[in-house]
Amino acid sequence: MSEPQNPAPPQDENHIIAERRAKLKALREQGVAFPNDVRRTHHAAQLHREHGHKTAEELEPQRIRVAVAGRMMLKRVMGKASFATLQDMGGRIQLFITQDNVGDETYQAFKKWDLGDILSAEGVLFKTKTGELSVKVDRLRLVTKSIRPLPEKFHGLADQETKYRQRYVDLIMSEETRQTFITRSRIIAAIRQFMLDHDFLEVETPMLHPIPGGAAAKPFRTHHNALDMPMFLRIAPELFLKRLLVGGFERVFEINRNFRNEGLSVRHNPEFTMMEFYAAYTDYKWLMDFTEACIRAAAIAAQGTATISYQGRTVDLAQPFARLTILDAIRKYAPHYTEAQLEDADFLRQELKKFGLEPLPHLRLGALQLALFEETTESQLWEPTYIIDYPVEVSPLARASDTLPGITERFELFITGREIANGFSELNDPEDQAERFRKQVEAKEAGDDEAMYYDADYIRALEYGMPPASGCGIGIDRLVMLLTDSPSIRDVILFPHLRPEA
RNA sequence: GGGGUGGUAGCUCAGCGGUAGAGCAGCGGACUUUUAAUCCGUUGGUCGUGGGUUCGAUCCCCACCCACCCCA
Repeated sequence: MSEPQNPAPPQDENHIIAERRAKLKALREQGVAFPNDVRRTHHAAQLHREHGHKTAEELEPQRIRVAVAGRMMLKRVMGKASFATLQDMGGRIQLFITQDNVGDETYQAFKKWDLGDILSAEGVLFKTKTGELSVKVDRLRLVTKSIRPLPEKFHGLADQETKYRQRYVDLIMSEETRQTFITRSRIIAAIRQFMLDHDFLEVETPMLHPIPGGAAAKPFRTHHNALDMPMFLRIAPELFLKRLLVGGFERVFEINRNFRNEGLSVRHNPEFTMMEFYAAYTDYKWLMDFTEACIRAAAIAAQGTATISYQGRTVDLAQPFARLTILDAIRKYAPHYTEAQLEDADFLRQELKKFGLEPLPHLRLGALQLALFEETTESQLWEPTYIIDYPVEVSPLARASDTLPGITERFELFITGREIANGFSELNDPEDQAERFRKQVEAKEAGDDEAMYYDADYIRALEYGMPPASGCGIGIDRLVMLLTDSPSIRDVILFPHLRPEA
């Protein structure tokens, strides 16, 4: 296997970059070209918050002295006086720069500085005659020379590919992009706080697994050199988190990355963020109430309300989420199927072929019904809906129902037609779990490459006794998509996976 | 994997068989309260890549690459 090569030096040099490199060279000759002694007193947003409401007459006698720093996004030179707009993490502030106030030398230098350069400025707050809070600058420095030109100052980046590949530029140019990732941070903070408030312990479990487990998915393979053994990037943390229940940590959660070796789409990135959590002495009915409360809290953190808008349609997260069995959901959203057809495995196989699927021969009625649900119904579940009563054969880690044969105490949550969460009462019977693993191994041998491996240590852990519990995984990226009104998972992942640049 | 759309100057976009255009950015100049500042002048392109058709291709055809959207 070949090591990745260092990329060749950029080949996209042009006259603008050459011009700027020459300016940088001149800076180097004058002294420290990249100084790090800049200290600021205020952020832009802070200035607007604290002083934006004041009138020119109120500001002037106060002589409020500030030091700001940021990237120059706009520049308007009018002879011996200029305006420039600095952008920092929280917003923008206008500078008023005159030759009289900063001196001839600095002023002449400033006229050569470029959009995208990072500046620091000190001066006194005032309001322009159009009422914009600004800094009357008397000290001005070029802090970091920018060699590459920014995109067109008004339209910014339009090409989605460039926005994803050069997210740093997208973040400079797009307030909307910045806001999406600020909201993402708020959502995750709110979820973490919600969990901590409910006595959950945050933990971190391995990313490198000797046996991939906890989900039906294809893993990424890697290799541990010192141990000379294959390893897998985790597809789910589930089996490790439940080992912690055995260990006596009765409420645990982890917010972290999972890796699945699958295609890319608007809702799939090969690495994605999942929160999984487990609570002893609870069941899947408690879990549904808890999960929706958590999502509601996240929505309020993101949008201030649980009645949100997604792609022009409202989504009501405030009301209790609907709960339907798989069959109820098909009956409701694909009512042309008869009861007899839905109970007929041969019919379902034929029907699935119409959707271009080739159901594996070992699948039984419940799994076929689930496949039909996925084809006909899932995408229609716009309002939050729990689908319940998943068949045992596709739920190898879930507790079987005490009353319904072949059914587990499991749900999946759908919102805007997308799977957002998956949870169940946990299977804590070590002998049942061992039998389920054996069936998975059989399925794998029958050609199901997403079937699970037998995890002997996990069985050993269960044999010490795991308290009855329920647990759930929430797809954080998809939840962030929902709560930031983003159409693609790539819009909520800072550096989404793309094919290598040509 | 299939279908659709797109790839032209650093950026945003026109052009669509006859030697490649605008705005912004850049460069030179004017301008001491601008707001995507304005005004005058000006540099800059293997028109995604490789073939083909044609007297001539950014434009038509084929293949490929990359992206976005839809479907599987």
